[in-house]
Amino acid sequence: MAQNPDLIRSALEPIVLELISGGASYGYEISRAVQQSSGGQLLAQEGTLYPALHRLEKRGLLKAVWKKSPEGRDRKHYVLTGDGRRHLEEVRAEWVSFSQAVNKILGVAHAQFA
Amino acid sequence: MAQNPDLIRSALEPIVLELISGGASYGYEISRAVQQSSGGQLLAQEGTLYPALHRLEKRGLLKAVWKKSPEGRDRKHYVLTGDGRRHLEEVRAEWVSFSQAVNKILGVAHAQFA
DNA sequence: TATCATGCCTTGTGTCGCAAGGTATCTGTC
DNA sequence: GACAGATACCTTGCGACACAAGGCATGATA
Repeated sequence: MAQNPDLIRSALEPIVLELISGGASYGYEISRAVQQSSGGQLLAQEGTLYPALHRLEKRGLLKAVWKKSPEGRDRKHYVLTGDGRRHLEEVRAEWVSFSQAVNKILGVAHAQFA
Repeated sequence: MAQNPDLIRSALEPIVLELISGGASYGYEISRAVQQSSGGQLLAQEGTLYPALHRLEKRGLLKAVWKKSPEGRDRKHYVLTGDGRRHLEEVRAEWVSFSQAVNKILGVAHAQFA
């Protein structure tokens, strides 16, 4: 798990927006989706994830709706707004160019399509 | 330039160690090396870089020596200690695996050697 | 009945990037 | 001689945020 707090910090926003855009919709599910989609390498702590969702909602990038699960539990479902969708593309591009720049300095492989 | 503070935060340590390991040795030079080696994409502000160097020195990963430049100005030259060299390999590996995990989630190209 | 998984949340602490400021020297140029 | 610009180091104050650690409530399972 991403024990170093500085790492997740740089990518949490695009990750969360991407996962919501891809179908994950409520906090608890998103937290597990982060782990699954990263092959168990990334962990979004609850104390990190929930405030992040609230920030994104406050900025108008997410919209939340309360629904009941089939078992009757309350869930807070999130969807991307139009701004959220646009913002996802921005931060994704930002992250890609950033990580390529870092890889260049570190002498790491170039990113290429397989 | 890396206007988003959360980005540089995740990679400053490996970057600085790598540049010093690669020959850059004093603060002012390192700050320019960050820009040059990243093709102008990354910027390490002085208020970011100098405290970072002090932290690394305090942790025993860097050792500093004052020297005079050919023009007579004082420069604080840094070199990696043994611990610093080992730590560089650790954080480099950490960053590579992290960035690959993020790219996986974002559906970005796999990292491959060109 | 108790425990676990689900599902939401908050507060306190510490770290750290950045803006903005400071000091000093050397090399020009006017 | 004066002044600007590059070089070279540094610090303080502010704000943002990850994480640990806690809390609360419900449904399923044993």
